[in-house]
Amino acid sequence: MKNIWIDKLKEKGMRITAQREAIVDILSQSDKALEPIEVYDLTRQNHPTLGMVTVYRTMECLEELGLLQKVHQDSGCNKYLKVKEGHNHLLICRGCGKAIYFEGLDMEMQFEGIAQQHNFNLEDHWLQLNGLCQQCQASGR
Amino acid sequence: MKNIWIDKLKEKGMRITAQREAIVDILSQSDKALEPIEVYDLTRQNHPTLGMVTVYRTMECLEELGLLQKVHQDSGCNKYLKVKEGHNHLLICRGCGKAIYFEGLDMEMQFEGIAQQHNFNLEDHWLQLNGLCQQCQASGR
DNA sequence: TGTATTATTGAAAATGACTTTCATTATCAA
DNA sequence: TTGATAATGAAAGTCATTTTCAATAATACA
Ligand SMILES: [Mn+2]
Ligand SMILES: [Mn+2]
Ligand SMILES: [Zn+2]
Ligand SMILES: [Zn+2]
Repeated sequence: MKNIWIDKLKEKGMRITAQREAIVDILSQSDKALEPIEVYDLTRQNHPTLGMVTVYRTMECLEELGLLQKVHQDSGCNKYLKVKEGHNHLLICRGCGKAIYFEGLDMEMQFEGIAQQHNFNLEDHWLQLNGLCQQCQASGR
Repeated sequence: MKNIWIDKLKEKGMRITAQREAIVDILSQSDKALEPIEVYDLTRQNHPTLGMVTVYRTMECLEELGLLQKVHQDSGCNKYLKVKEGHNHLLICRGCGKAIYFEGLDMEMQFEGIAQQHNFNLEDHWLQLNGLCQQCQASGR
């Protein structure tokens, strides 16, 4: 996973720095949606001199490369999660941000019908299930 | 519509001021998701002395009263739309923010199944169709 | 109706997330 | 190894939103 990300950065002509590697380590392995400040804190455990600016810049790059996507929750809209191949929908924990992609619901045709009824040109859709994961239930939120 | 909102404010013991009435006028009549600055500009056409702070405070109240809800889009997550009675899903224009609530898709059971597979306690879900309304298509975005 | 109480208002200052600037440093192709 | 230049991070800047606070206005009630 990490190597794929690093390769994509190289393909785009970007240099591989220790900072970028450390940030990629965190984000490519996390199954939780993370805010920049969380990435900063986690990365600094192994790389204490890292600057917040570099986190912002690197995450922006990763999003542009299609490796990260923004995730919206009531608790905030500045969380980022690794992208999964193909079209997927999201099940996400409001407690800890743990995210699970799922597929298999076949509603795309119905969505198109609704859009047409209202003369909309449908571009995409967003389906997200919000709840509490097992651990967060156990820890009583 | 406006009167219902005003009554709800009164019920909560809030005073009815000219500013609040003007803001309620705009928001209760709009079928577009609006940002605070847009509400400010629209309201100031009839109430030029209004302050931005009052817009923020009033919109926060209206959200807490369940009259307004936040709408998330790529273009920003600070837009607010009047709530529609019952459970609804949203079709929204990325150009102008025009929003249409729809219902009739019956997927709640499937959602519950997916959550259970992953030991999640499902709390709610967001389904939003994103596209361009007829006018925005015509004006070529 | 007048008056007291107190919620509301808006200017101004504060906050905080994010961006920009820029001198220094590190990567990597040659 | 070296030179071109991309990347870094401290510091300053932006901008949306929040907080503070003195003045004002809405409501309850005498
Ligand atoms: Mn889908
Ligand atoms: Mn639903
Ligand atoms: Zn959780
Ligand atoms: Zn539109």
